Amino acid sequence: MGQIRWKVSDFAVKKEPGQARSKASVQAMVQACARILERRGYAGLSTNAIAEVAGVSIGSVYEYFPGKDAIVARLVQDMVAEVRAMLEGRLALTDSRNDLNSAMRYFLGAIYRLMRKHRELLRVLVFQVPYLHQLPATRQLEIELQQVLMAGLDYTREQYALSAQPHTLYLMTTSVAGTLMHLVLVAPPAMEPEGILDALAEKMTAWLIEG
Amino acid sequence: MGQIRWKVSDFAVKKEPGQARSKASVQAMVQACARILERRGYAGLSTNAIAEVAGVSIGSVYEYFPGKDAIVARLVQDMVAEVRAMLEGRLALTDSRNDLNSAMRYFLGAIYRLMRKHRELLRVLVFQVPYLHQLPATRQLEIELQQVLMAGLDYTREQYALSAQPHTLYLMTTSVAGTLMHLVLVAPPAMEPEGILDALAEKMTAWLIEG
DNA sequence: AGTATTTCCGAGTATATGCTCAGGTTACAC
DNA sequence: GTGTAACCTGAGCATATACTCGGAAATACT
Repeated sequence: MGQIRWKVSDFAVKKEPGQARSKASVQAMVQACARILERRGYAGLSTNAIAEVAGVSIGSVYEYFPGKDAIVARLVQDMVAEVRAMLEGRLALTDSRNDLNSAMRYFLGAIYRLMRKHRELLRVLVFQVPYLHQLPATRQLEIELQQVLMAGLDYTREQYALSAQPHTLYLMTTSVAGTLMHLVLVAPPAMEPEGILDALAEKMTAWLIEG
Repeated sequence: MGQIRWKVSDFAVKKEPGQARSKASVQAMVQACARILERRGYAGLSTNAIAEVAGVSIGSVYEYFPGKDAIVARLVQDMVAEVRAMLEGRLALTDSRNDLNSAMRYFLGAIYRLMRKHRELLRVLVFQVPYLHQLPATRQLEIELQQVLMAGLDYTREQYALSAQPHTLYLMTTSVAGTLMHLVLVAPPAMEPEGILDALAEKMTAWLIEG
């Protein structure tokens, strides 16, 4: 019988590394985890494989993690941190007061490129990792993305007569997420993504302004 | 090492049942597969578990399927058939010439209710089964949904001055899929789906008519 | 009824993966 | 240098799952 539900302790770290070499070991394990997920999928991920790819012994793996799921959780945490850093960097040098549509297109492009960069890893995480939605890092990311969008709205509300209906914000996030997911993970490469992103930004902007 | 890629033969049937009792056995296995996926997830699915829940012996399982993935493939095939049947039934008694928005809302509601009915099973299939997108039944469903939408458009094109941009059809399918997926599989139960579906239908109709 | 065919059974084997533990190695403080 | 703590090692045991195979039981055919 396989596992049914997951406890918080499954995703915790066993011991925090102190010395430099042990930090390197932990980092190597996380990177090995990412490589294995990309190349062999979640079914191909095992603690033994992680140890082998990371170049450490199996004993060291269990020194710092209670199991493979904790390593995956750590990997997701690092990826979320990358997204957060990118988002904050972009926010700093964007003035959406000038042109709402351009700002929207700008962020769609940035998120799209980041997703493309981790294409295969993202595919495995989304479509194969059973507990992805229950990971603290994942839930935190969703909250922060909403906050960024809300903040952007408040920022521009002075300039535009924003009259979005109550459900518009929800429709926007799910539509954008659904389109980006399909574009990055499902759609054939034949389709030209830039044009689609143009059209998406345009329609989202229209929803905001016209309600 | 886990499995990396899947061959077509992994999803094929080994032997077609002839007698009535063997048909019942195969059916029991597929239903057992669905129940285990709902209750224990993909990680909890094993051939031994399927045999036990179905009330047949492990030998019988391998008499008709090369492995558990073939049973999952068969299950997906049956579910796609259910969607197809529902869709055709609705299409027969809908006259979208009268009111495009009502027709849109009608179909959104129908698809939403069908997804809700198989909520947990759908969640496991989408977020845990690694090869779902490569299943013939899945690919076929995507094609047919596009065809239904296109047919509906042709049907109503005479009445309305449809001027959808080239990318609108793509944005529509991904937006609708993304919103329904989130609504059914992720959104908290507190959320009122009917109002969201109203808003979604309205916006999709507007995209069609106004481009 | 007798025979052939289909269907079913389940103990048993092979293999993969999780995880431990006793002991070796490296880094650091004094 | 010496002692202590941190870090690392990997053979090996426990467990779970995939899958086989010889034969029994049910069904169909004539």
